[in-house]
Amino acid sequence: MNLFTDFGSRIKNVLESLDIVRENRSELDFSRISVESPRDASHGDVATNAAMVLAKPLGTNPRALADQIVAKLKEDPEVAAVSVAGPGFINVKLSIAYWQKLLKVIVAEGTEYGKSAIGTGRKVNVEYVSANPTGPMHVGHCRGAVVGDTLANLLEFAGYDVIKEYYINDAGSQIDTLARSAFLRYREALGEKIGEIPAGLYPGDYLVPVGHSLADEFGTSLRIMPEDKWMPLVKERTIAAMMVMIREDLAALNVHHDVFFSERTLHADGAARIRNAINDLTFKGHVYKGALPPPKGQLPEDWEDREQTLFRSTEVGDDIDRPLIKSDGSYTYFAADVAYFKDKFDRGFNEMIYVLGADHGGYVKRLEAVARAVSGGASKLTVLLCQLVKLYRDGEPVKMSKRSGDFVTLRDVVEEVGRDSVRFMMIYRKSSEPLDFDFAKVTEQSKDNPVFYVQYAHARCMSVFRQAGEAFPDIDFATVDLAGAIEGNISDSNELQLVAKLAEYPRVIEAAALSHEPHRIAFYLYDLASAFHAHWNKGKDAHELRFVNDKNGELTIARLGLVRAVASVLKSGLSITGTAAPDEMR
RNA sequence: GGUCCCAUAGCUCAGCAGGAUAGAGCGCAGGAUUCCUAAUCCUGAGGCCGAUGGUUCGAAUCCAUCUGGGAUCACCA
Repeated sequence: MNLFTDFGSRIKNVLESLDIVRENRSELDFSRISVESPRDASHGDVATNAAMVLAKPLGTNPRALADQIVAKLKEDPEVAAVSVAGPGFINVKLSIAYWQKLLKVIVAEGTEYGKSAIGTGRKVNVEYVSANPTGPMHVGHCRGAVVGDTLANLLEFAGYDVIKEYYINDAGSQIDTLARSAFLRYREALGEKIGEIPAGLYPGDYLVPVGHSLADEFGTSLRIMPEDKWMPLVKERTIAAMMVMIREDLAALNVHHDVFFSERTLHADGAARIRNAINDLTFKGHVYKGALPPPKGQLPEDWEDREQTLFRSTEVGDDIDRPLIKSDGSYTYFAADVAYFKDKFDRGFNEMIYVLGADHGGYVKRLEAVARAVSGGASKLTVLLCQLVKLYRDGEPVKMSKRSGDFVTLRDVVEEVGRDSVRFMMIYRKSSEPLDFDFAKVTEQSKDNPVFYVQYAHARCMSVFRQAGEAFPDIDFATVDLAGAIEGNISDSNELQLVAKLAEYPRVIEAAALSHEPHRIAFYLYDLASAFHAHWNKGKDAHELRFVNDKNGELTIARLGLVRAVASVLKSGLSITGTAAPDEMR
């Protein structure tokens, strides 16, 4: 049940019943009508701009039209009061009975409350993380992983059919480098002294166990093979080992993908699928042979004019045409991307979302160009760029260098800070905004740490249930009909304010899903937690507002219905963010 | 030089498909616990929403230009 869509349709019904609207119905655009909660609660519970939006096309003035709408709205038994304010806002005050009905629904729906149907029938592919399988995940991957995972959860909650996907970049030259690095560790495992790892190879210790398992499997046989013989064998094992490690890293963050898509499968059988994709583009007239103009501004030292096979992406919105086949005849990374997109398109997704780091900003236009050319506009591609995360320790920036192997791994961060804190902090900011992540602040279990604030609110809800159980040993609050007691008992304005906050949840879900902004969930949860803590504290002064009233079991049951509603929305939202809703925090 | 992101309180940031008197946390000043967990709450001070134009009943929000900060540019993956 969604308060705003409910009243949206009531208001539309009222409009349709007005003569002036019926006579001009075809010229009116109802989509610009908004139904929302007024910024200032004293204005009422629901406000609409309908009169202002429609007055002009109807050739009347907003106040006059508003008066007509108000007269009709007053007939609604669930409307307590209606007024016109300012330039023509219509403010509606809901009856207490309406709030009680809404609260009953929320209690009954539990963690199902807030689910939406806006995504019904839409298949969405969310691709995120997609780190190269050349080592453990480092902290830089964190944000994209959490944002992507949360967005996918959110879309699923909003009714979309969602696939979480990971694109394994296991085909490029960095994989050859990885295999050579592993081969060195293999020789080391056989007892050879390898000394310092040569520049250009991956120095990390995480390849040591791979060397050992290669030695266990192959003995000394690889050592006497030429590189082109051992390379595929070593590559295969090493990638597999890296992916095991990466999956463990992701699991530590509570991130789980449905599909791991290997780039190598595109290159298999003489790159059949890449050729197929290029043929498809060629057939549609997007491919030609030619040379690119040199880049504007500073000319690279080694610039050479070469003929390549190019994608005419400028015709579909890109700034420059993009190479598909290099001058030596091999395929570019981008060519594989085209084939990968085509694969997704053929799998029937209506929308593909790519969650990428800000350093891929330059890649966005060409991906969009691919989507237009391959799908002919039938499929939507959205790129969500996450700005960089700056790490701090006690206010000092943490320096990292991937080359020297001196970087903070994702696992380190999760172990030091905790999964929930990492996840929540990573979305507690718009993703288009850079993010400062300070270990000291995030570890602190109090101020500056919104996740504890929200989780504490949930734990406090559970605590109220425990307290109520002690006050009323005869009542089983886990099974009693909480919703049934609400009517007639929940009517205090402080309580109704809390219900109003709960009423926003479905709207927040829809807005966040449509705009691909998972951070809104985190901010909403913080707000809700704040409203709950505030109400809880009022019980200190005003004992009659306490949830547990040991002289009135029925009232207590009703108020526990409110607490249950708050708890289940908190739990629902926290589960979208992938964090726990603890029953107690001691 | 091109492209993308950003600019809101002293600091870090929200601002809900353009709406009414622009919000929160931190910090600062004060206060609340015999009482459901003080990991909490309440009160106060603090603003030319980077600048200039435009769109309209109405702009922090949309468009253009400018200024300032960040990212990126290549047959690399």
